[in-house]
Order: sequence, then C-alpha cells, then structure tokens
Amino acid sequence: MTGKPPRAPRADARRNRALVLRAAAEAFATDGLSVPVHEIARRAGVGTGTVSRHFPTKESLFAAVLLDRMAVLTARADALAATEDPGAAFFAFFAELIHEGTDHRGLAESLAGAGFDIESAAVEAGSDVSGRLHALLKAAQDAGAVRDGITFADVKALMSGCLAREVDPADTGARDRVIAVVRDGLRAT
Amino acid sequence: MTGKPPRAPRADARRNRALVLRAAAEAFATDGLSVPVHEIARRAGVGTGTVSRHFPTKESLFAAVLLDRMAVLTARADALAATEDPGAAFFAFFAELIHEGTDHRGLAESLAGAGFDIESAAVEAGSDVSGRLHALLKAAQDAGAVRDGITFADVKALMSGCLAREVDPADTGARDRVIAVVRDGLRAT
Amino acid sequence: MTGKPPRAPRADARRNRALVLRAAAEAFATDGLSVPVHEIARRAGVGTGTVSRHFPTKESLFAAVLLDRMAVLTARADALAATEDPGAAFFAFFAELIHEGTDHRGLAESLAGAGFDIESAAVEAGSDVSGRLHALLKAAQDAGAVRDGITFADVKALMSGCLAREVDPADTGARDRVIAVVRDGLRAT
Amino acid sequence: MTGKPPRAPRADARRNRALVLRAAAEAFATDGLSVPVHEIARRAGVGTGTVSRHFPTKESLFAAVLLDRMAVLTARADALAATEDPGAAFFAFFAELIHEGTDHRGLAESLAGAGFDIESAAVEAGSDVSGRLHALLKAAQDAGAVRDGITFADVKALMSGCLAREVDPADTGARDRVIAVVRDGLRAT
DNA sequence: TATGAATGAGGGTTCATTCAT
DNA sequence: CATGAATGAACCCTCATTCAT
Repeated sequence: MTGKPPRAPRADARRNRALVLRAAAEAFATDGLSVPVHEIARRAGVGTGTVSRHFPTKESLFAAVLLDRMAVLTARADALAATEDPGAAFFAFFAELIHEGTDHRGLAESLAGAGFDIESAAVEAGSDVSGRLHALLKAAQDAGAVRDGITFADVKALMSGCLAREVDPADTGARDRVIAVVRDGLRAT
Repeated sequence: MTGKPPRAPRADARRNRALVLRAAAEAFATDGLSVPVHEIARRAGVGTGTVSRHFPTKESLFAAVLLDRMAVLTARADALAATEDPGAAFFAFFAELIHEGTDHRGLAESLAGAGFDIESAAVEAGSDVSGRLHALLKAAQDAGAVRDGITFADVKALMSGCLAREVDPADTGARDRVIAVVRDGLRAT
Repeated sequence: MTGKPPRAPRADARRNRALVLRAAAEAFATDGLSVPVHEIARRAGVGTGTVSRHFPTKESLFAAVLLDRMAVLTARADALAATEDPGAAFFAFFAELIHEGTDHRGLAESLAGAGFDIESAAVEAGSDVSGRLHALLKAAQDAGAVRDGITFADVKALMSGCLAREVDPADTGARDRVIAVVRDGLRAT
Repeated sequence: MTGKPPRAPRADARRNRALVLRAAAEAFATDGLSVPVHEIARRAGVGTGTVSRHFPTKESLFAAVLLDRMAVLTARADALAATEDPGAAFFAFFAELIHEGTDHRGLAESLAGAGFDIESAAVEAGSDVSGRLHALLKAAQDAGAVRDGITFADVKALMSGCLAREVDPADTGARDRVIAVVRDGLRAT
C-alpha cells in the first residue's frame, strides 16, 4: 500500500549530510577549493564514502555549500526588495553578500575563476542569488541610486574585490571601508 | 681561490631562462596557476629539467613571472611619482596595474588566494611594485586626492576586484567602468 | 531444546530471495560479473542489506544463480540419460547447455576465468550438472559415439567456445553452426 | 640544424618500457585483467608513474601486450600464407594462435567479453592478426579445406573455446586434443 | 526481517620534482 | 648544462560488506 514513493531520509543520514556540509563549508572557507575530500570527511567525522554518497562529486559538494548559504541570502533579498528605498536595499544586500563571503577562501577562489565555476554551481542547484542581486541593481538604477551604465558583471567584479583576501577578515573596519568605497563609487554622480 | 667565483651564465642558459619565462607568463595567464610545469616546458621548447634548474619550484617560477612584469611597472611608477599631480599619478598607476593584470588568470587566482601567495612571491624576488603603489597612495592622500582612512590593503583588494574575471577581458569599456567606480569611490568626499 | 530448530523461512523472506535471484540472473546475464550488488538490489526492488542477508557474498549470489538454472538442467539430463541413444543424448544435452548459457555474459566470463570460479561455485551449492554431463559423455564414449581420449575438461572447454560472445546471440544459425562443428569434431573418426 | 624530429628514445626508457611490457604480459596472463597497475609496476621494478608514462591507461597497456605478441604472429601468418596448402596453412595458424594464447588469462577474459574489448585494442594499435586469420580462412574455404558457411566469427568463438581455462595449460596433450576436435569439425564434410 | 546509510580499502591517473644520461 | 624518464604521494571515486535503525 505504501508503494515506493521517495521516503523521508533517515535521521542519521540527515545528520551526517549536515555534518558533511558544515565541515565542507569550513574546509573550503579555510583551505580553499583544493582541500581534499578526504580531509572534509575527516573533519566531519565520517568516512569518505559517506561524503561521496551525499555529494557524488567534489564539485557538487561545493555547489551544495554555496546553495546552503544562498538559500538564506535569497530570502534576505526578497525581504529587502519589499522595502521602500531601492538604493538602500541594493547596497544593503551588496554588503550582506560581502559579509557572507568574508573569510570564505573557496568562494573567493571560485569567483576568481580557480576551481569550479560558481555560476553553474548556483544554477545547477536552482538557487538564484545572482538573479536577486540583478533585480535589486536594476531597481536601484531605475530609482537613480546607482549610476547608469554599470552592468551586473561590473557589480560582481567589484564584489569579488571586496571579498579579496587582502582585506583582513578579522578587521571589520577594513571590510566596511572597502564596501564604502565601492558604494560611493557606484552612486550616481 | 679558483673555487667558485659567480661565473657569468652561459649564453644558452640565459636564452633558455628567457624562453621559459615567456612561456610561463603566457601559460599562467591563459590557463591559471594549475597549468602543469610540463606544459610550460613544452611551450618553451625545453625539457622539464631545464625549467626546474632555472626555477627550483613552480612557485618560484610564478614569482619570477610576476617579477618580470613588475620590473617594467616599477619604472613606470617612478616616472609617475615625478609628475606634479599626486592624485593623477596614483590613479594612473592604479589603472595601469589593472590593465597589466587583465587577462592574467594566474594573477587573479593568486590575488584571490588560490595557489601561491602573491605578496611573498614579490618579496622573495625583491621587487617592489607594492612599495611604489604604497608611496603613490600616501602622496595622493597627503594631497587630499584620496580619502583618509583608506589603507594600502584596501587598495589591493579593490584592485583584485577590477581584475576579476567577471569583467570581460575583451570589453575595454567594462574594465574602465569598474576602474572608474573604484576611482570615484576612493576620491576624498 | 527451544534453541534453534531450523524454522521454516518466513513467506516474505522466501519471496525476496526469489526476487533477488531473478534480478541477479538477469543482471549477471546482461552486464556480466562486474555488475554492482547495489544494481541487483535496485532491480529486485529490495535493499542492499537484503541481498547480503540471503547471499553473504557476491560470489555466493552468483553461485546461487547458476544453481538455479542447473536444477532444471539436471532434471533434463536425467531424462536424456534414460533414452536409448547415448550419443544423441550426450549431444542433445551439450546443445542444451549451450543454449542455456547463450546470452549469459556472466557465465561466459566465469568460464573464461574472469571473476568467480564456476566449478567451485557449483560444488559449493551441491549441484551436479557437471556430473550429469560427465556421465553422458562416458556413456557416449562407451557406445562409440564420441572419440576416445576426449576428457571431460576438453568438453567443457569446447562448451565455453560455443558460448563465446563472438557468436551473435541473436543469430541462432551461428550458434547452431558452431555447435555442429564441435559435434562433428567430437564424433568418433 | 637538428631541429626537433622525434629523437630516438633513451636507452633506459626503452629498457623500462620493455620491463613493464614483460611484467604486464606476465601479470595479465597470471592474474587476469583485474590485476592492479600498481602490481604490474611492482613486478617490473618501476614506479607506477613510469607505467603511466609509457602506457597512459591500463587498457592501452593491455593493448600493447597483445600487440607485442601479435607482431610476431602477423609475420608468421604471412609466412604461412605463402605456402602451398591453404588448408594446412589455416589450421597451422589456428593452432599457433591457440598455443600463443594458452595460459593467458587476460586474453581469455578479453575474448570472453570481460574487461577490455580485444578487437578495438588490436585495431587501435594497427595490428591485424584478425585480418590474417580471416584471409587464411577464406583461402582454406576456397580450397575446400574448410566447410562452407563457417564465418570468421564462428572461428573466433571456437578459438576462445580452445583457450578456455578448463584446458590445463601444463597439459599439452589436452590442448592439442581440443584443437584436433575443432579442426576435424571444421573440415569440409 | 528489511532497509539503505556508512564504511574505507583500493582502484587508475596526474604531476612537481629529482637525477641518470 | 640540457634533457626527459622516473618517481611515488596524493588525488577523486567506486563498491562489497556491515550494522544501526
């Protein structure tokens, strides 16, 4: 009678998946994309096979790590999109993305073109932080809060600059300073 | 006495060194830091052993590649430092660095923290593009052309943003647009 | 006394055993011995643990698959042994074995010495198709229908030739042609 | 002046290549296709990388092993083709192929369809033992020494039978007995 | 008893570096 | 000095088997 509909995943499987995801996020952030899968498994306290079961390839694991963060960010973007000031919304989301990515060496590497393609990772998983950012940008431009001519690609590049490792992760002031520079530069003249 | 006075390198050795350096610059730029040493040797038309002889490690080869470019840039910085407008000098050098690094995937990766540490590579080789940029920055700040509080690290981060692969290398306009944003953001308020 | 009298297996256990056996036969035949146990479980619609419970190792599963077919063949051999013409009986059984094994990639691989040892698999399970074939061979030789000197091992080798994948499974003619060659070659001179 | 024409391989490289080839032939023969590359390297007394350098994939190594033997056989076939009796030539070559393959478990597995595809391995390397056998077969059929209707595929299947591991490699008599059966069966009626 | 998640050894391959030629 | 073959650790991934649920 129960047939074979995809049953809910077992509790331990879910827990391990989460453990792996957390360990991977940390490992990618700390050591970059070149961290061995083996090391991720070790940190998660599981066997390498368990990692592979949940995430068939290393790339898919990275995609999942990004997705995990992105889910939160997507929601945040939607909330901001509903506020009154498009310019403020865009810049707030921009800053949030930066703070999110801070310390994440893997993310920075991916943005820089080393290792995996970040955009395809996001697409693969169906997330759309990019889309949200794009929309917020357009709204801000329509409202005159961001100078015309600036493209979405430009914004992404500037983002990657704010995420650069040159900015001391422990130094919140530095991060904010760089963000401020970009923000002021983006404002309409 | 006859021991080991640093004899002048043989002519063929010098030529090979140059061949390797050129091939490496191209390879790192095109394929990123993960390009095999073997491939660099192939492009240079020499054996892998020759590469290793001149540059004991892959990292030292990358450092040498950077250094090579840096030598040119250092001279350019000195010329700019002698001009009248410190602000213009700084921004010109900044833009020049960006254009220099454009298309250089290895450089972008290194800036993003993937692979080798760019600063230690520079230090190792004794070059001082960083020092020049630092000095130009300071002069510009003293002249009130760059807002106070901005640190050298901030500038490097913003540079890496301008070098991000998101900016289409073929699209000069895009590159300049991003540079303009950063420049305007850096200007004193 | 209440210890462990070999209780009759539960109905669902028996059914699952049969499901696994059928799926395994198909899988081994189609994909060869290297088919993953996981895949067999999937085809059977059971968990991998269920497969392992009934057949502790992959090899024992393969042995069981062979045994299953062998049971039918043993009966057939006994029927043929009761007929009048020993030569005809032997050759008929020989052909039957070939047709049985046709298309069975796993069987062919096993005969060729890849993967599992077929003889020990049969012995392990107590089946005796080999014994039947052996007996029929001896009778045929005694009747002068098969040349002397031919051993049982020779016959098995020739069988494996008739089962070779070079013979197009879809081409009944080819199969029969090869069988005919072996039959004529085996006949007394 | 010498430019860069493919220079003759170094002496040690040639020696190692030969060592690997010999070790591989032995290993494949003894242990079958599933023998680890690592084990082949161990037997050859070289590192695993050396094996990979000479033979980029395991399959290419197997192909080379076959090719090595095939080169000899091709020459032998050509010699036989020049003799007077096409029937004798065909059967002699057939027997030679069998003796060649005797004991070679890897070859038998490949013929049985496990592991690598033997035909494509041969083709890849440009050898054409198959072609030679085919030609000898046709000539023998034209001369009336082999019954009509028999195809090349039939012959290959029967060959694989003669190579079956059931035939004790140490028992030359057994091998010859099986070959005789096939030969007599193939003769025109 | 059934499940399927977990295990972890082992697979083939790559590549920076060394060293005999 | 130049060469490029040799090295072998390390990589990611597969899968037969075990065991908690």
